[in-house]
Amino acid sequence: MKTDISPIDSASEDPCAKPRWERRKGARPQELVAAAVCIFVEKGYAATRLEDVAAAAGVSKGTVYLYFANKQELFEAVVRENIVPIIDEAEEKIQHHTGPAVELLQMFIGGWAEKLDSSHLSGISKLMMAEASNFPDIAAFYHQEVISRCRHLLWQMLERGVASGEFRPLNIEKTAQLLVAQMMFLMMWKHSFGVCVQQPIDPVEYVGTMLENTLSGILKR
Amino acid sequence: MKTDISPIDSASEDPCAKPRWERRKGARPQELVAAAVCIFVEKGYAATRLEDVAAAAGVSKGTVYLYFANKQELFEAVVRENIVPIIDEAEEKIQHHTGPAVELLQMFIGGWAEKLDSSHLSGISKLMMAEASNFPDIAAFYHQEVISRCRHLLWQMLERGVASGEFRPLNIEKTAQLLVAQMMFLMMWKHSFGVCVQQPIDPVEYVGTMLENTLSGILKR
Amino acid sequence: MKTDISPIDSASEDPCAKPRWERRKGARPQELVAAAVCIFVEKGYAATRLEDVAAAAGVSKGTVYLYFANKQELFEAVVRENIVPIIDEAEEKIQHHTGPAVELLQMFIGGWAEKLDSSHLSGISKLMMAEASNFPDIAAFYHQEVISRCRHLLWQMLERGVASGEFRPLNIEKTAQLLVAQMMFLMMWKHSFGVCVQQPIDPVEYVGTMLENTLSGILKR
Amino acid sequence: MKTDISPIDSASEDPCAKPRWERRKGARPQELVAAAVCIFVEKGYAATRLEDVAAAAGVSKGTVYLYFANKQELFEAVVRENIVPIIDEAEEKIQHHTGPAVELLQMFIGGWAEKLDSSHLSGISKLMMAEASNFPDIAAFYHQEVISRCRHLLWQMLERGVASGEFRPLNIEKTAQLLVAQMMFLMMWKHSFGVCVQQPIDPVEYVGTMLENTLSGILKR
DNA sequence: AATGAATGAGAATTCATTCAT
DNA sequence: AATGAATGAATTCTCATTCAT
Repeated sequence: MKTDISPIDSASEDPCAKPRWERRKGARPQELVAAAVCIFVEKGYAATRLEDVAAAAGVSKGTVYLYFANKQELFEAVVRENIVPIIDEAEEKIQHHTGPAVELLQMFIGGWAEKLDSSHLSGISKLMMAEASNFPDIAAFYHQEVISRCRHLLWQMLERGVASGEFRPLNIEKTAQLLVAQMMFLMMWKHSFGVCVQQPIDPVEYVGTMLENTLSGILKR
Repeated sequence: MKTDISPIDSASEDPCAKPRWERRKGARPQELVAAAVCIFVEKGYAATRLEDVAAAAGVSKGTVYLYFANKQELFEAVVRENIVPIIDEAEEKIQHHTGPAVELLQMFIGGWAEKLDSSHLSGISKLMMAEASNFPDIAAFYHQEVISRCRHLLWQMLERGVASGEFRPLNIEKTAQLLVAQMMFLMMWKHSFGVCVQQPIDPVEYVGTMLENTLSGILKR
Repeated sequence: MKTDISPIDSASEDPCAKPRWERRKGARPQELVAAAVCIFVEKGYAATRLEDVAAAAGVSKGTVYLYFANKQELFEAVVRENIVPIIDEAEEKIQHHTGPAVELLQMFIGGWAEKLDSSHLSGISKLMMAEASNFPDIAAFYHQEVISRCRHLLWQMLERGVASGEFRPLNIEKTAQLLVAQMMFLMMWKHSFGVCVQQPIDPVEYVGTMLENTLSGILKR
Repeated sequence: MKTDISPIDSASEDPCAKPRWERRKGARPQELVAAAVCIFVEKGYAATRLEDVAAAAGVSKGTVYLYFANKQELFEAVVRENIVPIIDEAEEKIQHHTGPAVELLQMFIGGWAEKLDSSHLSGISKLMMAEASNFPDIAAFYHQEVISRCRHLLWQMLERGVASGEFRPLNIEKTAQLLVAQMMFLMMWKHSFGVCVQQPIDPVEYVGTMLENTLSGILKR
């Protein structure tokens, strides 16, 4: 499922750096998607020029339309190939996890923090929060494919902790919401004022505090 | 928001005799700013067409430029006349408040939640988070006029609580950050997915939980 | 005929300097014309904003239209009140001059050179050469009121010299044309590259050479 | 000047099948520049609308921007491709000329007169004199690429004549200036009042007189 | 499959002119 | 007489999308 050129995988430095990929016949769409991630993250949805995406992928403008009917479909491909697999993987992990829920939560959120540091994928979340209201179709798609599934994941973890007696009885919905709020804020800041003013937030540290606080509130003593 | 006065909309018997517009003089700038708030909040900065602002204010395109040199200045006026005074007022209140810090915090955040419910001003915060990186000049302006002052406000309140012994020793910076994160998320959601999908968050309830959680973490027992 | 505020008269420094005139009831049109000269000379016809003219005259935009139906009429007034009187005066002088034609020519051209130095009126000639083809109505007006009369003047002087035996038999038309060419060039340069690059031409010196050359070619030995 | 090729103008039976445009590839820039010469000469710099240039080249607005970043670059291309080569050629000729300087001067100025008659390129000189002060950047470019080189050319020819003893000792600078003045006037008149009033100057005749006069003043007897 | 030339609707901004006061 | 608020047509430049090659 995961493509071999996707910009998340592994510890390669900057997927937006110039000529990453040689031209390989069948790989075109993936190359385009990879390039699109970079530009979408950098500029946002509306401000992304397909010409820039094409240039970043080393192809011409027209080629984009060979594989994607329009901007929206390109963006949806970006989401499908970059965000959705992460969620798939997480669902998988939760399914097979047998240890304590705390561990799951820590793993889940900790892993997310690290990914935040190393990839710019969080920019897609930011983009969606920023432009959902201007592009309702895309918003609906994203909500269905990403947001509701994430919510479900988080709920599962919390429920499991309550069921196992690790957590005290909780308002699952609200607790999840507060967690999401804090995670979202980090992603948004990174791609908004974080790039303008001189006050980046260290994600690992931020998430540490966040987990600590949250757990101290929900763990049974 | 739309004024009932201009342009005069007809029904006079002689269509040649009716004035094409009415002179609104001193009122215009405010009317324009008021209209601008609506459109900026609805569309965001980049997607706002000054012509729409003009239409919303009941004037023609050119009139906007009579009062504001360009889009950016109009936006800055929006911030100055709508956001800055709220902060001024809050600073004032903090200065004169003598009771416990908890009260202050509750008042501050509670008041903000109510304002969120009743006005669309939170859309400006959302807009800035959404577009700061594409408009660094505006971001710098907003950071200076709003963000850094808000941060200062929050710090003051927390410090005061620690000093008075109400709160246990805190990492002020991180605590403030978590609070801001949760507040920001609410504002962003309201103006992004909140308008698309059927899951608005009730601000008062949300803030209730947030305060409860936070206080339970920082209050001395 | 000559108004007391016209910017040519006398050795006052800069008629474009800010507040030269007090508001005097009847003087409005002249004040406007005087201000207009400055702006027209500085920007040209098309690029002159009536708002700037109004501002330079210390009145509001609407006031201009109280006295002049539109830009064109204002410009025609500028010509009529600033250029035409100079020609009237020159015609007068020629009529009453009884000495040698050389003297007349020297006086005429020498006086013009001095005026060039001290006033910016030459800018009007430049403007007309620059924009005649875009504003044929104005061109026709100017040609009739200024150009043909100037030509006539020059012809008269040359004819008189030939008649008196001072000059050798000449092709009057061509000789006049060459003189005009050289005079025009000086005026044009002053208001085009003369203001951009660092190579102003000294008018008095330039005219000296020009006269010398021309006379050496047309004077009988 | 208008190409007979694109856009293809119809008469095919199926209106949906006809191509909206024809791909002109490498030819476009030249076509655009050629069209631009016409419009710039006709209207001047400021009054030229790029849309008109596009129409004259048989393309749409946007196409112009495919090849030229903006008006100024288009204009610079016009100068570079139309004026500069003429100067290059003249420099070349002067370099290789071995006969008398008078011959050179006659050839140079005579050739220029003929070109004036047959092309409208003189309109560019006129345009620059007309609008230099409003567009200092362009003026600087033109001064560097054209004016200073022309001056140099003229100086060389005159110096050579003095050195060879054909001309009497001259003030090179002033002599050149008077020549330029007369040449410029011809170009300006052609494109200003020349197109409005019924008094075109015959360039060949004009230049004949000019050369005659000038030479009679500078040739040794 | 790929190209990249071409399109054209659209947005910000300017300014001569009009007109309510 | 004077004001200056208001208009709206006009102009530059952009970019998603189409299509000839």
